[in-house]
Amino acid sequence: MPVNDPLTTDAARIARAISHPVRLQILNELRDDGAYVMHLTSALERPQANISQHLMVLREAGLVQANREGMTVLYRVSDPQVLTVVDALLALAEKRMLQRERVAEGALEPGRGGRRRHRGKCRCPRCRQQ
Amino acid sequence: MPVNDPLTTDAARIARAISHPVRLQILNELRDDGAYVMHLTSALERPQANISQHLMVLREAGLVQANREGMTVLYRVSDPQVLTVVDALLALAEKRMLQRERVAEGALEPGRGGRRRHRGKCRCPRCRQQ
DNA sequence: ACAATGTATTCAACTTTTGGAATAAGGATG
DNA sequence: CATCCTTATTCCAAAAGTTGAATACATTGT
Repeated sequence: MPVNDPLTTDAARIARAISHPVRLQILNELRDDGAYVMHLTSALERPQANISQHLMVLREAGLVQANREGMTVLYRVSDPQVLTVVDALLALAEKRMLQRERVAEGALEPGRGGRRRHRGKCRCPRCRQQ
Repeated sequence: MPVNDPLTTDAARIARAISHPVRLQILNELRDDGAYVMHLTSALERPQANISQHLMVLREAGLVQANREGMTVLYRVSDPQVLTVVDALLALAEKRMLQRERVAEGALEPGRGGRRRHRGKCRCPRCRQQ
């Protein structure tokens, strides 16, 4: 398996695309049914241009897929297995965090998981209809 | 879940550390029993300094752990769950590759997996003893 | 102590990524 | 079509990542 093995190269490309907090959050918000750009900007509280830039990175890596619906655009994860990667990452991060906490103090409140999604007021087609 | 959620931030940090072909290969070589630096340089066919640099990145991200054994150093993955992430990435990459191949031509030889390790001649303590 | 071997670090040049600002583009509505 | 709303793109400067070369450091053997 040479260093420039296409499989490894692509796997690294995928990891690179995921390797930013905003993009990780985006993928997390997309689970189940996808989300509208508008929703992402309000959920992650980032300027729209920035969200769009990150979406472009995810698109170019083939991790998400855009679907125009009139004026808005619905983004979905292109393959559920992408979320498997995300979950593996979050699980490892959570484990590490608990380990670090155990060192710093004694027993903590059990992990409240890091996989939940934003549910706030937002004017996207979904949140809008109450 | 704010964008600077510590969990997400760490998960992104992990992904970033993994997101380079050489580092992905290194982690893959480390599975099961770890590997000596020397072995990695010969398995990946990269200059020693470069391997060492990548190992530093992995170390700083807490993904691997170094153990000096006399003159040589044995690196191990710090947590088996790291390999879960690697495997999820390779699995997704393999799936994507097959999909692309199916589009380009018709049915191909079934995937010969991308998870095997290098077993060549190398003067590291392990390979040395035949 | 010196040489040899294996690993780590530093440095400098180069490429890539990131994010704000401004603006373009696509589509709905009056 | 003028305008609004939503999303995409471009430009650019700052920051981060990558690599070879040279060098330092650690350990073993003579």
